[in-house]
Amino acid sequence: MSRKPRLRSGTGVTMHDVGQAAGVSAITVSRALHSPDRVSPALREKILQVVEQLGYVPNRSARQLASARSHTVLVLIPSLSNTVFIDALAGIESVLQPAGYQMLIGNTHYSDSEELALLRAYLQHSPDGLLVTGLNQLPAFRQIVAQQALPAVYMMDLSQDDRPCVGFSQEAAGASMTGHLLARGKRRIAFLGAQLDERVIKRLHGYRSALQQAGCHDPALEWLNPSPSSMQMGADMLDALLAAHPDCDGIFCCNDDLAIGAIARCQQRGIALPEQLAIGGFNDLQAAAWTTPALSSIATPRFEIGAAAARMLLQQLRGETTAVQKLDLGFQLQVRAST
Amino acid sequence: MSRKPRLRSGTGVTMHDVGQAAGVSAITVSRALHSPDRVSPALREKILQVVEQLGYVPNRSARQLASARSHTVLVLIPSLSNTVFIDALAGIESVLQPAGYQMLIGNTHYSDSEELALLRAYLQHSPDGLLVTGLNQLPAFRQIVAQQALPAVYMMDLSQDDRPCVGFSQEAAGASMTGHLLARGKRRIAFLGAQLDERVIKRLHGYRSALQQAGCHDPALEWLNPSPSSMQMGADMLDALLAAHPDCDGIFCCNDDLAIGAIARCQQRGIALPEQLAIGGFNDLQAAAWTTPALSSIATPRFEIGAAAARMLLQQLRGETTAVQKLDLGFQLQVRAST
DNA sequence: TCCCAATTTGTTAGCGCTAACATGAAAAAT
DNA sequence: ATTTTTCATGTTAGCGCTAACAAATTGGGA
Repeated sequence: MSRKPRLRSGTGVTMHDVGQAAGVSAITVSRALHSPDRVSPALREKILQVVEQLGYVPNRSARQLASARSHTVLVLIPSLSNTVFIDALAGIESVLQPAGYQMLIGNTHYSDSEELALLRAYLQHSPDGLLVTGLNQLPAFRQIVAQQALPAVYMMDLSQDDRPCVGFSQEAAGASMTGHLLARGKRRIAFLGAQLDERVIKRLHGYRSALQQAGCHDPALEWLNPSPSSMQMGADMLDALLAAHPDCDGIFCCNDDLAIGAIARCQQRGIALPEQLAIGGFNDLQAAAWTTPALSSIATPRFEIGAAAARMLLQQLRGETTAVQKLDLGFQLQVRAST
Repeated sequence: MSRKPRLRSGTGVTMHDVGQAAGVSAITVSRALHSPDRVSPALREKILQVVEQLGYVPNRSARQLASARSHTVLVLIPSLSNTVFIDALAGIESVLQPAGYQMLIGNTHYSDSEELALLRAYLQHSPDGLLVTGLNQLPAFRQIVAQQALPAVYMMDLSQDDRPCVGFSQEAAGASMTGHLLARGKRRIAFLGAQLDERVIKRLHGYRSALQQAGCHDPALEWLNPSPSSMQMGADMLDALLAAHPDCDGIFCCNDDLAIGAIARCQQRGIALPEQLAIGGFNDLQAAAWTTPALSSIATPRFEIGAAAARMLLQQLRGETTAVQKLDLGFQLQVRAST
């Protein structure tokens, strides 16, 4: 039988080789590496030495195939270009990496159907768990998650049903900024929204209820644009808004990008902030503190949301918890010169 | 032998099951999915139908284990919070995803040793290729790459040696912005640098050589801080610089974050831009166009660098190319009101 | 007509690892 | 001293897939 040798990736050193060199069987090497307390200390020491010496690199595919556990978590976020999700990603990484889990990142581009397609595609990696942004997945998505009994944690918002989640109330946050503008004596407060994902819509609802409660809600002041947000769009929307409603005295921008563009345009147009017009943003990006005047915003615990969601998922994976967990990490109103 | 059934991930449908249902062997299913032209059209059609019907999901681990190809690329970037690398990542994704490759993202936190550790750790996934930021890896890193014959493409800069790369000359870009400030009549031009990674140092070199050529280089105007850059740092460094050198009439900030902070502080202090002080940034982030005054910067093709590097790597993987390739995608000076 | 090549499908074995069961040795309990 | 329990290690088989080889089928061309 003179078969051609197969291609080998990595160093080509296998667990069996390590075992032979250490005078034990492969399974003992496996145990020394992954469940150290099931091997005597002396032997473990020796095995680790041989591992080092031979430059052994475990083969994750083989491990995964044999154990039916991938030590992999699928993370679905709507965008890579939005700092908000990158911050959450960093939080997730800070928890999963030390725990020996690999994260697979799927960029849904804010699309339900792409989200579903990504889930399907990444199922090939048989992820042990799932971290998703938002709660509004397609029915087919939910069905797959349920059918495969895939442990999942939902990020950035709070669920009304039995899904575990980590986030804060987008509506309450929207109401909070609106309430702040009201407290500053503003009464003709507009809402500038872009992208119109579920979070923006919820902030809009918070804005609405706060204004309705104060008796000064005017639907004509809600300006919504489904395109991705940008500073340019903020500037453009400001111009359009003021052209239609010169009496507008306050603006709640659904995110800081819009707000920064709007502030810059006010600066160019010589509009006095906050006297003539107060502007509030959302997310409290780094740049919010460095506009002229500095931008009031809602600070959101993105990193911590990611980290907490990852921790919650790991608990589920380890079977440490039975109860469905929901974690409200809140938000904070950052008042600066723009209001 | 009544063994307990093993845990199964995924749907539990295997290639064998699909084969049975379609009346063929497993290998034919494999071929129908991965090398369609080796199966007759009619049969392929039937197999794909059964795949759909049974909800078959291929098991990537098994594929990888059997074929010694992982269809996975390791991407190492210094930071997740810097838009520059996220943009490159998006470019990489846009190429790898359609090609059926999975990207594993490693965040080196700007650390050589972490970079090495990540490479070692991710070797467990036996990646088919490697995309790395910069050229200054540790010797041990290079040794592993060489020893494993791991195809690699280096991003963001141009190599002097035989390593394939996609980027632009950081030095030339640094010289370009400095030359622009000189052309504006500035002579006391400072350099504000943070993080001090290899790219910042090269921009500094470009700055130096441009000033030396013009005969107005003053080492006392080079302000370097190894901490991560931020807008706050830009503001602080501006204050310190002007306190020490009130005659300074131009500043080249190694990135836009510093520049935005510096501009905001000038605004606060009533310093006239660009007459009294001209400020230039680097990378041309979105926010650069929206400061007051708008920030001049060096626009860099980050997305395209990532995409081109990924394409180059795929060529290597397919063995389509023998020659080492180097791709200079250049940069562009964006002149705005701040200079 | 037969033969050879090209094409299509199947058989066998094994990738590297770990679950489950088995065994042997040491420690604890009787 | 004997039995029971615990602990440490080994044996066997198989996870799901694909490389290599083998066989069967088809289509020309001499």
